Amino acid sequence: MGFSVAEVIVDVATYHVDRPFDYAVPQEWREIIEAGCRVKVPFGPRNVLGFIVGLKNETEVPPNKIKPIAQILDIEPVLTEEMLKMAKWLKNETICYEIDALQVMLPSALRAKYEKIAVLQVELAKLPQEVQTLFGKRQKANFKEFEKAELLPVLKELIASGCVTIENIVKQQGSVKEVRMVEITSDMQVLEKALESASRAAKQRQLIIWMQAHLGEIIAPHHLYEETGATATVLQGVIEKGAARFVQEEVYRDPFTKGVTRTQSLQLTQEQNVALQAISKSMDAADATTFLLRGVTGSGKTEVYLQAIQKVLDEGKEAIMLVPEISLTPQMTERFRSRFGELVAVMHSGLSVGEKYDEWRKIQQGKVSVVVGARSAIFAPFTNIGLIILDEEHESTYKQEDSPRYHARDVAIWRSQFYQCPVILGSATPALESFARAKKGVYTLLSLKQRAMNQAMPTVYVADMREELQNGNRSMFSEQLIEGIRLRLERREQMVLFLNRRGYSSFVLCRDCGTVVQCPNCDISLTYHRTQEKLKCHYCGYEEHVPQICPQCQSEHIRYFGTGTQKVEEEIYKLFPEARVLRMDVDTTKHKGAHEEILQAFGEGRADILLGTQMIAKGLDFPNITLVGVLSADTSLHLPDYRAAERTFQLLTQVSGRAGRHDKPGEVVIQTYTPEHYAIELSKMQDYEPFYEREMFLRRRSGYPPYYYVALVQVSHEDVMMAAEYAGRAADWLRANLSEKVAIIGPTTASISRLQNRYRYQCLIKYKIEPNLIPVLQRLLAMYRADWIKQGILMTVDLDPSTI
DNA sequence: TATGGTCGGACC
DNA sequence: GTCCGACCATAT
Repeated sequence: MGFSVAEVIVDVATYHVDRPFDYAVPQEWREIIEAGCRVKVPFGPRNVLGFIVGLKNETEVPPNKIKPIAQILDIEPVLTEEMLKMAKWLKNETICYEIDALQVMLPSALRAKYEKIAVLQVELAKLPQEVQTLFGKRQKANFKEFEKAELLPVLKELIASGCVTIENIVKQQGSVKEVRMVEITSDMQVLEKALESASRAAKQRQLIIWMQAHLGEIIAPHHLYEETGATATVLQGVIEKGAARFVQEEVYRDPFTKGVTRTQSLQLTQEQNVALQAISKSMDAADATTFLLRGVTGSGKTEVYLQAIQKVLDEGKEAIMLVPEISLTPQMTERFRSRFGELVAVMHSGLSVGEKYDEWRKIQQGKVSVVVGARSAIFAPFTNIGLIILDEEHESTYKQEDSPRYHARDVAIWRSQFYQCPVILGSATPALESFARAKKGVYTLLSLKQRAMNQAMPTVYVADMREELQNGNRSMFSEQLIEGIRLRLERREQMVLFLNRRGYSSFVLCRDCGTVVQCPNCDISLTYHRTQEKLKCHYCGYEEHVPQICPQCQSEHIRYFGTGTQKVEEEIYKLFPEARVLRMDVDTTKHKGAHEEILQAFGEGRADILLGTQMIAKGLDFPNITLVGVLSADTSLHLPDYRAAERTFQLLTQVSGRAGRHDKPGEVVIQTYTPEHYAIELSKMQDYEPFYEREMFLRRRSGYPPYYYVALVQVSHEDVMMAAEYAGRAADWLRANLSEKVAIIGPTTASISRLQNRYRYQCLIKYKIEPNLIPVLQRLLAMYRADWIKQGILMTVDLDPSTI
């Protein structure tokens, strides 16, 4: 039996090749090849990576056109049948190429890497001197070396004259880490013989005698030396006598730096128990229910997750636990590791390519049953999933911002239907869409209204910064916050100061003419980085030195402004020289493990104040925090996005929840210039539902989700007129091709109107039921690819965008 | 008529 | 994405 033809999706992300291509399976592979294996195939003039998505024995392709697979890269498939199905669904759901959908499910180590190699065809001596030096004694040299040495024109000539050819190599990045181990023979007779022949070698005899007590064991060499006092030479001698041999053993790189102490399940509260029972029941009935677990901060959602997962494990199934960005919450992983020990794999952006690959293999090989990870962990290669959890389900990090533009929540629900298992969406402040679905009965609502230890919710004060200014307080701290800090320092309690970074990082401003130094490529002011005395663009990476005089009016009165975390830190030290501050932002968390270090230091009480940006809003749980300060609640409120109020409310509630989680009561100070805004007023009450009602009313009135769905079409071009022109064409075309019930807003300039030297326009599509939407958008994209792209237009379509 | 540059389609 | 070959323009 076996199959003679394979359907392969090739690693070329283009519209024209976004379909399977048929390849002949070489005779010797017909029995072993499977769908989901990676292969190397000739495609046009070169080799590319591909994925087998189907196998068959017949093909429409004429025999003279069909080519054989060049190499099979996996004996065992890396993609399951489920994943192949899921890729097709993703392709349609998010309008992406199938190859992108397939690749996103794999760790980057298994994606292809290509290398261009220049191969020498003639005698080296005939070539120019600089090329001779470059090749040295080798026959091959990397294309990049020529690039570096600025020899590309020379290389081109050499290729033309046939002196050098170019080869494209498909490289596999995935490397299994192996160590050399010593395997002791399990044959006693061999050892006896070795002992005899080593009659004159005392050290060897000693080692062999030890080995007789350890038949068949595999041991690390260094371990063996320690144990027996033998040296490498002695071991070598023994190995030559056949008593042992070296073997290569696969090891996993261990991303965990330290061990953990195991913990037991905690006693559940009445509410937690009700929630757990509902989830258990759904698991037993094998129905794919989506639960929305709404629990106030500190209500013990995590314990419900842990016990639900325990049940999954007891039944021999697997669980996926998603968190917004796990490297930011080492406390969360600790908790999972201490409950489930070695059964947990961790997946997040802080791991190296190799570490991610190892964690992935642990999952694939069934070595673990739980994965805790960020967005992409939703594709964990389990095959018997019993439960999927999204913690803080409202977080926008669950939506991928580039192709495939998927939302982890949607993938979770798709997989839950595949495995007939429940999904838990957990949050103190659910996304409006989720809560609305729960109210409609699409999701099942579970509520935790009490904090687990029965602590009171923190008291929230709103400080009106306009008033502060009128009263002559020109600092960035309100009287109330200063007083709060003073009190905590006195009592030796800890606090968290939260700075909403967006649009609030330092910039350089000329005090004479008001010029703010901007990025030459983007419509964004440059951010001041003190440590390097540089100005940087956070969007395109451009950087320059801080100017001494204003580029506009040559004035010398140019200085940095705004409230970066560094600035806040300085101010704190001015007011409280004795305070110990830990700063947590992009600058201080660059190196690996920095988050953990900072949080550990804070947890051990080595600082009074933890000062940081968004990243400290989540998951932080220390008993001694009794004050949380939000330095400016306004920044996220005034973004041009229909979710601005929702985001602000969620953020404020989330941050407030960090205070008083244990026996000491907590206090929160929110500083704002618009205290009357409903998102701020209602976050003071710490109650989700009034906010929900208010926001829903507004969404309904303005026709936004959850009442309408939205899709976003973005058009960009180097020339502002071209961008506007084609955005207009797109809008007109959509109006002509979509039904009249669909509202098309725009084109308008995008919120960042210029990025990386391209002007950006966008159209927003608002619709309720529009069965033709995807085909119409696909036709628009086809039109763009056929024609507009040549004009230098770039266009993207995002269904259900997370920001607009 | 030779050479160079751009454009569109095929790639199994 | 990359390459090849068709096509047209320009130099010789």
